[in-house]
Amino acid sequence: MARDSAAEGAAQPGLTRQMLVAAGLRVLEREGISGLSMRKVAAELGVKAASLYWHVRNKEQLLDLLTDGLMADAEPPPRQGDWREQLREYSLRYRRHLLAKRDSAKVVAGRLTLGPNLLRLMEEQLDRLREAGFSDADAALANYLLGAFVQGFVLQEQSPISASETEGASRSEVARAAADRLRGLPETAFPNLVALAGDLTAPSMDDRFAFGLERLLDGLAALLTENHAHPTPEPAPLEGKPSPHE
Amino acid sequence: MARDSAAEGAAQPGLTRQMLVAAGLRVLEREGISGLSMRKVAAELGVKAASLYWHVRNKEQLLDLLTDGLMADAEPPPRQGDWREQLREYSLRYRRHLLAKRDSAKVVAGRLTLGPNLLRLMEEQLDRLREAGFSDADAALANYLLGAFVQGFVLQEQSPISASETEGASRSEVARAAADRLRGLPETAFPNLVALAGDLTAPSMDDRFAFGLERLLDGLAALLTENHAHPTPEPAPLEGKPSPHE
DNA sequence: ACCTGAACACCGTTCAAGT
DNA sequence: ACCTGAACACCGTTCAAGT
Repeated sequence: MARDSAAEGAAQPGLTRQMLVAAGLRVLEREGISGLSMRKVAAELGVKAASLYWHVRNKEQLLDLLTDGLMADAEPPPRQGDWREQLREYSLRYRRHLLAKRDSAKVVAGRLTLGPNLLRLMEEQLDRLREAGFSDADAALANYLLGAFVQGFVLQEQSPISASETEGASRSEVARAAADRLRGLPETAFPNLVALAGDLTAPSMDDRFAFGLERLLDGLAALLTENHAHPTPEPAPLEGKPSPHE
Repeated sequence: MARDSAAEGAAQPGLTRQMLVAAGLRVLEREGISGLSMRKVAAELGVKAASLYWHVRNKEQLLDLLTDGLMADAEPPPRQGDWREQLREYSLRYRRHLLAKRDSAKVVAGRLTLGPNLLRLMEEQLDRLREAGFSDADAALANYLLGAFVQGFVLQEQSPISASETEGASRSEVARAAADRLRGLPETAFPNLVALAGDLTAPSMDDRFAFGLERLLDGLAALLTENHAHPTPEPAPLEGKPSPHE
């Protein structure tokens, strides 16, 4: 159940959540996500694995804490420039931030934690979005969208192209091999893959990210201009109605 | 090393890769990704874990095979409608397809396999994109972007909101709790989070997906119209130059 | 050529017991 | 209040040995 406030004047615990998080981040950086075990985190603290369970319910909860810890030194959107530049810069920096921390996306992905560090970033981003003229609802949706985009993208980026053939092989070697593979496909069945073999494999991850980001920003910009112009078939936020898949 | 062609007239192997994949998919559906172990897959086939290693190098390779197996019955983009409708419909269906298979996104995410089933889908999607008038380079980038978007999104969607508080609690209860949490923040430090507490927590995943998808499609549409109008600061695909982070 | 037994080096988690 | 020893029920992978 893990106390939050050490109410009584208890002897200082020797271990704190903050120490678990710091140790967890060190293990993650050193050994990657596959090496991030409760036992190793405990060892990092000079303690036995069972001890961690006094401070944390289970490994999932530790991962939640690590998720917010990974955001600790992420920079919020800048203040100079128009909203496009602000959001572009923020997204690029956020991506670099995640890329710099080993396997960070694997920890963060699919984990919506709302820890203090994430809240700080959200607050700033929402500020820029509203300043830009987005409605409250659009600002909220855009905030989610941008976060999901960057996290999802880095997740792909931090994983080996195809785990089964990760043995050696540089970035460009893998791309060359993929291109050859596509070019060698039966042309009658896969005319487009054969024709675009080069285009599909040439772009760097930087290129792909930049492309996606500019498309997203263009899409958001369209919200500001056409406002109520042509009717995009966007589903109204159906009230209580249960969603189809549940 | 796992043979591909059973060259000699060897006695039929009893086990085949296809059987591994089918068994793996059954285990995944029944027990989720945390229950997907080599031992359980083996048991599903009435065999011992060590036997699998004759047919497959390791678990990673089996996951690669499962990734393509998950695409087996995914539907390609439809032919009716304009390109926007085609891509919208395809993305919506692809999302539903992944959502319908337990933990599929956790298997698929960060795994670019280029198996036969994925190739089939790519071929069709590239066809629609080129038909719509996108350049080869843009079609290739858009193809990657849409795939990454849907996969990344479903990954968030298939994970519990916050793993540490997954005990019971329905969709709407979690949303309510999050809203209350945001509303309760210190207003001077987090004015936007407090003001948008409702907007941030109200949208369903359907809403969020639709929003992101329409923004992406708008962004792609802009590529077709303005073509060379105003200069978006898109980095030229720098030739051999090493990327900053490596 | 294909499968198994047995082992190695790990896991997350629980819980009685210590201090 | 906090930490440990010891155990339980698992993992992925290897490899000599069987057929």
